[in-house]
Amino acid sequence: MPSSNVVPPARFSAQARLRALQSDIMELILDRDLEAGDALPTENELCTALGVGRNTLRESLKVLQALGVIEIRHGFGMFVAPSNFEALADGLIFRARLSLRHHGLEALQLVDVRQALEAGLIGSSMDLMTAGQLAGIEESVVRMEELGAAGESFVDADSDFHSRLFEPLNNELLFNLLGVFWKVYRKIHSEIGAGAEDLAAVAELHRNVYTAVAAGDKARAAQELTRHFDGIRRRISDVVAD
Amino acid sequence: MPSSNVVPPARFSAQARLRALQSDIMELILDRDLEAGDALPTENELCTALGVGRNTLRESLKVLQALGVIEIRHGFGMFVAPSNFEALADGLIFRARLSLRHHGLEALQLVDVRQALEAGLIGSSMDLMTAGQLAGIEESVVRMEELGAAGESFVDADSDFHSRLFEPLNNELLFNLLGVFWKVYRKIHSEIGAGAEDLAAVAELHRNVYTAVAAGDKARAAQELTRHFDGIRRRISDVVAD
DNA sequence: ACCGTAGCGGATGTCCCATGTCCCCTGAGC
DNA sequence: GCTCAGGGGACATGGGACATCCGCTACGGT
Repeated sequence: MPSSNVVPPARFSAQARLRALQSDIMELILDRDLEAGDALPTENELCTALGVGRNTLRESLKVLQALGVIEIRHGFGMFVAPSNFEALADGLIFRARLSLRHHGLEALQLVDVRQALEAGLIGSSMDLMTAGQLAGIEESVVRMEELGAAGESFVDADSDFHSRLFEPLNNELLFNLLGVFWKVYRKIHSEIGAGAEDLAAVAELHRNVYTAVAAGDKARAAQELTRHFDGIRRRISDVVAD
Repeated sequence: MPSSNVVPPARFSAQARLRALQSDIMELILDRDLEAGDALPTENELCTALGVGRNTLRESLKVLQALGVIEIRHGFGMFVAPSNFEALADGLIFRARLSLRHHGLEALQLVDVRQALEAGLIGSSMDLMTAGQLAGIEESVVRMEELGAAGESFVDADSDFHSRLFEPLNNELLFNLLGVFWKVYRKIHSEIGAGAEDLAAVAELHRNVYTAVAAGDKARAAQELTRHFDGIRRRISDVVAD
């Protein structure tokens, strides 16, 4: 064990040291050829292996957990984690809420990015879409229309609709990213109060998207999606204006 | 210390408690109307305010730092941070490298997402672009061509080119995201060894994008960008095939 | 009077130790 | 053969001690 003698390799900024420690841990995972699901060494082993104290190590470990790199199971051990963007969502939610209290900039930028992603990818997704997946999308639309007619909110159906739209791409990273945006949107949506929105109109916007997709008209699908986001953007602007 | 009786609010999973603590801290920031740059209470104050030990608190604090929510300055204090996606980049780099060792799936998905973002937003960016910004883009292309002709790698110029392409949108979130993707790409690019790439061909692809942008032809700009990404995708596939 | 610097106070960084809590695994009992 | 209580290992939490760093201030030289 390379006990770093007396001096921890020169004092860089503490921040740099922490980042270096995280990198070391990740490097160690890569070196040992661990795959998702494999167990990491115990905390104590890592302490001695990396030459740092347990608390210092744990701080890095928690960061890696938040980043979705590792999974920590109390009382059992630590493992290489499957993709997980939960914490990223929390960070973005925080930023969006913070911005809503001031100028609402970040919240609007978030919508821009989500719009670019959805409008930009709908074409490729349509290329790969099966009849079954198309039917699933319509089902979501129907559910939104039914709930809307009953005066009930349909956040879940809305969420389903958007996931199904991009299911054919089979791109987990994209799913995670869109999931994050959705989560953020849902949170700020509940924060800004959604009372004033017209459920039937929202359902109709989604119906329009579905129609374009079913017809195989990529340009119109992208355009309808864009319009859908214009509505969201307007609502955020209204709230910030207060 | 207001020891909350004997038992902390029922024992949920430790994970949930940590997340709750993070939320509490963020809630506290929002409640006190702190803006980016404002100072947070000291660690000890937070310990008593939230009723947890310093170690536990610090673990949450480090996570928030990694998420770019707060900035910690050794010996001075903690502050609400401006947007910062550094750590996210590290997490993604790790995932991409991990995937390259197996099937390369995540790396390819990353390229897909980046492609959707760039191709999807180029149109809007062109709407807002000024003559000066357009000139800046051409300058990047020229630099790439010069360096390429001299046989030198031009990662920086390439990076400049892409940032300038979307500068008109003035969307910090997008910048951060693209910055993350770029950083990941750069890392895996250096990992997979870039020796075999044809510098002149890459420069030409960028020149084509510029020409389309300068001509105001949105469809062709998006198409040229897509082709540019096809090249990247192919190179990753080649590496994984080994 | 001005300016540079050494020292001070406070805050974070690192570490150790003790104890609580949880989980998987094993083996005894049915 | 199956079930469940117990053991052991591993993580969670909290407290304390000491090191390190930063910005500010007050001292002393010019």
